[in-house]
Amino acid sequence: MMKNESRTPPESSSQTCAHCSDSTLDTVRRIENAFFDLSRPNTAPRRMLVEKLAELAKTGEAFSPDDLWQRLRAVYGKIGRATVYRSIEQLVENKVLDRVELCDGSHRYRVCGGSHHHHLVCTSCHRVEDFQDCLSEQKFEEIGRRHDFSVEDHRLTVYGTCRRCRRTADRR
Amino acid sequence: MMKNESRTPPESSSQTCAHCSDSTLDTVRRIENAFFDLSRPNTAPRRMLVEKLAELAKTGEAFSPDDLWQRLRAVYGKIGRATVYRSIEQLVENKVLDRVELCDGSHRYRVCGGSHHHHLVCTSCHRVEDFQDCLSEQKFEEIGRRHDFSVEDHRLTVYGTCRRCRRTADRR
DNA sequence: ATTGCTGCAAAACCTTTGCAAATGT
DNA sequence: ACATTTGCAAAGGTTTTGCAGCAAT
Repeated sequence: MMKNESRTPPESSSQTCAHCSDSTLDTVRRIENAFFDLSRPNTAPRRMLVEKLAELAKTGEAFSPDDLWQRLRAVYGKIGRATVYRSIEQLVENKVLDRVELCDGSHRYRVCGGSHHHHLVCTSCHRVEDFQDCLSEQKFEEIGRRHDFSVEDHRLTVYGTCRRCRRTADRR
Repeated sequence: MMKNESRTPPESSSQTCAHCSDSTLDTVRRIENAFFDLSRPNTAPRRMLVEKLAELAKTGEAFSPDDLWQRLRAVYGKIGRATVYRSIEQLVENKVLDRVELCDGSHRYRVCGGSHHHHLVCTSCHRVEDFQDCLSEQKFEEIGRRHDFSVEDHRLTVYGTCRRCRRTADRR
């Protein structure tokens, strides 16, 4: 796939808007940039995706590819499932989306902020929250040195039950 | 599925053997116990699985369900794919196997030692090694408290390139 | 005009399930 | 005899792919 070499910052299609927080505008911007970095065309499906993902970013919801496809077609009508899969893949590569592993091994996706973070996942409702805690950079280097690996990345996921699900469970 | 209530330690089918290390015998024992805990029958497929998994444990190799199926049928002939899937599932539940997530989101399985550990995964050849480092128990509790989650489990995976793959890459 | 995204449908993939037969206790 | 596992084949669900047509630049 050809990368976009002669890049110009894309115009955000979103107007500055009293109803949108700055962080939503940032998210919109980040997604648009990610698409633009891949290639220029600002197509209808991409606009739908930007809008819907900005919404999902606001609530922090995690979704499956099919979830996203269903939501998009419910609101905007015709869009191919393959387009959704292809876009998700691209956005994961461009670090706009995180792939989150549930404890049963299945995956959800989630719009992520830019900074280093990990996931706290509810084993019951699959709610996902971010946290920052982690081992130190030096610790990872030490682990790599010990095993003669050059460390590139790491993932830390904590599984538990969120407050709401605990309450639901107690009620029984 | 009915658990085995009136349990008697199963007889290990392995003789004490000059060629097998104690740790291999332990592994055999652990797998046999896991199967026995599920139900009594000591069937041919289970024996094949015990033997092959003990072998895989020795080399620390990670495998997909299909890998394991192919290896088993190559050596022992007829065995159903479904049996392999069902056994893997049971052994994961009984903590004899770990499910390891590769960086592309696919999974491999691996015979694991009993104690707390995490995985270092080579992004190129998918070799998996164990390490012990982790955040403290208190840290996890603190994360839970902060988000009002009751923490049940966690997974830490480090991705990198192993020595052999680095050398292969350098040679080009 | 060119590039490359999109939608569709088919294919590929992986995993689970139902059931009759085989097996272990 | 009984309970359980097994193998097979079919079904199920998800993801990928090929390609003609279309949209954006």
